[in-house]
Amino acid sequence: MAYTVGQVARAARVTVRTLHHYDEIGLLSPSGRSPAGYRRYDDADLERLQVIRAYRELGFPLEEIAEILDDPGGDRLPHLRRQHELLTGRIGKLQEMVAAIEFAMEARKLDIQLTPEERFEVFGDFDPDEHAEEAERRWGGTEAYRQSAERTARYSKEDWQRNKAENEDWARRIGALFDSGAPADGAEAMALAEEHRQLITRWFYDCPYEMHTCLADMYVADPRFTAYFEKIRPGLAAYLNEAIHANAISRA
Amino acid sequence: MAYTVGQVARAARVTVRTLHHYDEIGLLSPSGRSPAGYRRYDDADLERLQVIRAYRELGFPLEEIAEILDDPGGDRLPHLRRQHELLTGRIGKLQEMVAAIEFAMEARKLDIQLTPEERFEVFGDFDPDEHAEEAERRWGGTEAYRQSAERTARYSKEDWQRNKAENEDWARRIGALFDSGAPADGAEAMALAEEHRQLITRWFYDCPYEMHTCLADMYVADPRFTAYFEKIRPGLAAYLNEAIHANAISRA
DNA sequence: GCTCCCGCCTCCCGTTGCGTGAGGGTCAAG
DNA sequence: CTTGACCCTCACGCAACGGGAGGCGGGAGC
Repeated sequence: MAYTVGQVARAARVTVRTLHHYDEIGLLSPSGRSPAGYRRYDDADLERLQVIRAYRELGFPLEEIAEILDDPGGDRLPHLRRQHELLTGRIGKLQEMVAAIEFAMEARKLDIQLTPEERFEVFGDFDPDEHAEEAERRWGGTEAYRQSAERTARYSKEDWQRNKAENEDWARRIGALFDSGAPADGAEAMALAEEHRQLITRWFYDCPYEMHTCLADMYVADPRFTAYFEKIRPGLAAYLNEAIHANAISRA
Repeated sequence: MAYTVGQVARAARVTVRTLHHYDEIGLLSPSGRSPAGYRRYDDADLERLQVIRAYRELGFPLEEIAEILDDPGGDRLPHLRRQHELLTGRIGKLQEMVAAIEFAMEARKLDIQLTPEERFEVFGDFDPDEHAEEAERRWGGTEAYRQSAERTARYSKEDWQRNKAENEDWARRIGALFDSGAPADGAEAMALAEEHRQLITRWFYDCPYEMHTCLADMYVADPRFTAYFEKIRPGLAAYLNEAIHANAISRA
């Protein structure tokens, strides 16, 4: 089974030039040549190329791939295993970026100003464990997000302004209630919690009670959200959290 | 709020050189300079950089990013939405690669020779819909795989040889049974099906009956696996499939 | 006021992983 | 025996920075 460059290139979905290049740098030299000097690749070459492409796809530099390939005693299994690990790692990272983007959109909803460092924390090297969990907790999926995106896509500038106005009105009223000393698990606070839930449902996505309590916990757990509510009234984040939980329990 | 290159570089986790480069090509020119010629970035610059980095992380060339950024009427939301889409797309693609690698390992287990095109179909542009489903069906998760990987990692060359020998012995016997004309839902065929299941459990991963039937379906649905069994005896793939199902039902 | 060191500036060359010809041989088909 | 699709070897080009040289700026400690 011998193949020409063109055949190999088509099969592996690379250009002929790429194969020439791999030959030049000695990463993948065909096992032989035809009398006329044509490169002839055999099955072993193909297998090697497959591994090379996989590592490349994962972003490895060619030199490093050469080391990996030429170093050990040749079995393919370790490569597959390693690639599997790298891939799942990558997927995890991308999922965190998704979570971060969803967070950014959520923040935009509340009109939070992100600090310079916060803007970029998405793309840095964070503690993987910590963030993996967080991404899970944050939404546990992306259904709500999709709905929100779909709906807000059609919003006009006026819609946004009305939304903001409603939001500010609600903020004013819960601020006043907070000042009045009314208990967080009282009827009035619960009514405002419910109103908050309906605001979200009307403007963004269906927000059942469990999701609402989940959001409430995020408001106290995540300093960025906390700051938003604390700016309205110091202590309001916890107050709202309690009101939302009380409201959710009473409706259950 | 004005920042120096160094501050911006640290926040965005890029090098100063990168910022210089973006300035050179006009992708991100700081909004001003200090009297001494120092670059001064403001918040709007930071925001722009954030979007740039996000697109870069997604593999866009700088020129294209410049077009995207300078083209429309400036809102950030469309970018977030677009990035979200791209990310989920990427994740899907990576998950397919994971599935393909798991397939390759499975194939190795059976000692299947992949054809040249098959080797590379992982990395091409396949029909997304078709494959997304397939990845779902294939394992519906990766738990079994992890177990398998963990176990096989410690196998020696002799282990592999013994495994192969057991497998060939089993293949010989089911081939003989097939020749004898014994029914696929008969006791003997079911016994061999059960033996197959235990072989997998012993060598690779726990294989309960539902998973076994799932594998059986894969053996007839996926031409690559089918070919493996058809090479033992034409018609054996379907025969084994039936035997496995019969065995699973009888044990339920 | 002076010094010291860090951070900033502007060239400018180097690297990776190919893309893209130019100029010319090869091979199977008609 | 020509035509078109493939193949070969140079050889230059390009994106996206990396990294260093050589030289100013600036604030903090003496």
